[in-house]
Amino acid sequence: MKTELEYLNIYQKKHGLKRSRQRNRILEIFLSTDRHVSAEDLLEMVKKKYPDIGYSTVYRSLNLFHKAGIARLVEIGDGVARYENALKQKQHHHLICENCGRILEFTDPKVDEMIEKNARKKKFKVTRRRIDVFGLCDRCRAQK
Amino acid sequence: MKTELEYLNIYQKKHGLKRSRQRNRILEIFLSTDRHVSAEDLLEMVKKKYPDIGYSTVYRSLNLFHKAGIARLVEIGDGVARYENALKQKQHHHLICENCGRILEFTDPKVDEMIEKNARKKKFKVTRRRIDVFGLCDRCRAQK
DNA sequence: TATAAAAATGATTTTCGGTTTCATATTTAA
DNA sequence: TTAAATATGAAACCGAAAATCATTTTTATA
Ligand SMILES: [Mn+2]
Ligand SMILES: [Mn+2]
Ligand SMILES: [Zn+2]
Ligand SMILES: [Zn+2]
Repeated sequence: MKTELEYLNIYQKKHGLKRSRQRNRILEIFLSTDRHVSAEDLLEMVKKKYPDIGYSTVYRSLNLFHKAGIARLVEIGDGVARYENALKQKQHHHLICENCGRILEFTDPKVDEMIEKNARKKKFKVTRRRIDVFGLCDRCRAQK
Repeated sequence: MKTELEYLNIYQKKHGLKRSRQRNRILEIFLSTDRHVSAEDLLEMVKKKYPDIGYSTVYRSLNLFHKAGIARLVEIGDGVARYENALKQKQHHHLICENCGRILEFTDPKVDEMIEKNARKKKFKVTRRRIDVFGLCDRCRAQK
């Protein structure tokens, strides 16, 4: 099983991109969290260890990680692009608490399968699925 | 079965809002299409018949229709808020062609039910679901 | 190792929706 | 008819994404 860095190097070579110290450091920090991070979030984490890295580079690196298949885009509908490690966890879906913002996750191959079936009926070739469920998490339900 | 205008009037009365000529005209145009329209889209349609109505009013009216339950928000992930008639069609899900932007629709109570089940397992109270399936529509598949 | 072309960086600017503001017009209850 | 409240339309504002640009770094090759 290839590491994320290997994935990145392969992608870079394939597309005639050069390596960079900053990019590797940003990857290091990205891999150190299990959260769903925005460019802004990640910048803040990166700055703690590497204060000289700028926003643009973090922003561009995240996009690159995404294209390279290392980062998965998670949109929870607030207009902010967030990313999660795509290799550590396989594709799953999100339960988003509208009160506290907490994100729970679930996987259910049956759900995916049935969506696939509906798409097939319409002769639609699926490349990507997104299921977001909004509501109240257990904690927030308790305190209300 | 109540009409959309009746819904609107009830909502307005309940919230101490006044009626307005522009709002009714915007509703008229909104009801005349089966598309998923953004404020910009709807403005363009409105302007053809009522050139003096401005963007702000269309924008605010759509938000109001949404709050009144007449318009359903459809976000396909490009950062543009679109709306569809919520009364004519019940809640359904979208197949979004990444090539031509066409939107196909499907309903499947089983899918919803299973999502509900997954949420229940996590003690999560669902208020809203969004299922978006991205890929290639039949037309675009044919011509490739 | 030295060189030069190409890519990467970081600060800054631009873009692009959504949202708010504000002076004026319209609606509506009394 | 009046006055209070809401609605309107133009314009300003906002925040995140994306692009720009002068400078630095990488890397292939001589
Ligand atoms: Mn996740
Ligand atoms: Mn629809
Ligand atoms: Zn919560
Ligand atoms: Zn298509």
